[in-house]
Amino acid sequence: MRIGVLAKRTGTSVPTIRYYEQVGLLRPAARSGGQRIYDNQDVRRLAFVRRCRDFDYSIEEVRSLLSLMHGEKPCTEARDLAAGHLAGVRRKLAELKALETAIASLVKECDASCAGGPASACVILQTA
Amino acid sequence: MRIGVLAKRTGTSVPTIRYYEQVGLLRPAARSGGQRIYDNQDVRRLAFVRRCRDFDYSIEEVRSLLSLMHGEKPCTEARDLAAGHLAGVRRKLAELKALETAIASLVKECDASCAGGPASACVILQTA
DNA sequence: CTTGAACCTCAAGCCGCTTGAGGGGGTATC
DNA sequence: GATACCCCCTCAAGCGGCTTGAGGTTCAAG
Repeated sequence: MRIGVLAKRTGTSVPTIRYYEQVGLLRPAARSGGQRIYDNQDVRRLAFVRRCRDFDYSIEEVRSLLSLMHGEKPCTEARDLAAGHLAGVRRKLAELKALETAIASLVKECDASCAGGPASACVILQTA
Repeated sequence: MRIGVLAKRTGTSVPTIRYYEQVGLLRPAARSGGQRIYDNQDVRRLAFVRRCRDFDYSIEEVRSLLSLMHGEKPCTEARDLAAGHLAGVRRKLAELKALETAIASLVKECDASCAGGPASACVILQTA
């Protein structure tokens, strides 16, 4: 398949795919008349990269995960990497929950007092 | 107080404070002999900005929230802004929970099978 | 054989900072 | 009042992770 198809299948923009190749997250694609050609393995690899990026892993970290997945490094390293991320994810999770609560109250308060006046309810964020 | 003190009190770097002034999130500070001088109101304003940024509001959105707080726009606008963010936050929350589960299993699996072999357990992330 | 979409490369731009160079202000000590 | 020291100043460039744009090529359909 060509790059546009890969883009659609993975929900990635075409320039982003080229960028990923450039920074080494995707292997240099096979070419046909200058155009990049991809297969299902590429779809899976890119999907993995996408998920990692959605989860805010940096490019560098994704590279590291990829090499771990391909068994190029000892298992303990994978464990450490994962454990580190787990801690980070839990921290972020806690923050997000607090944020959700705060915003939900804000919305409610706005709903209650939206007489068109100024939005003093926003003050809620100050104590979130 | 001078900029270094403000920085410490709000957990912000000094250059970031100057940057916020530059992009209009903080009003141009009073000066004494060329040096910026801040008061408690500035501390509160900056703390608010910091919290918004921690929650991934863009500079533009923070500007908007600040003007809402100062009553320069109708309340409904605050509500819409907040409601939009609430949706986003909930989406991210769901994803993060899934990720937490996935990584936790990964760590466990590594602990169980860490004989120094390759980290095939990372495959877990592929189906997170 | 032409049209038009999809592709190519390369360069520059964007956001939200951080880092660095080169210099001024304030105060405590000699 | 000279020295030392730290904090402050401005301006410019750099960075991560893309997106956007200019200008040209390839391919499939009519």
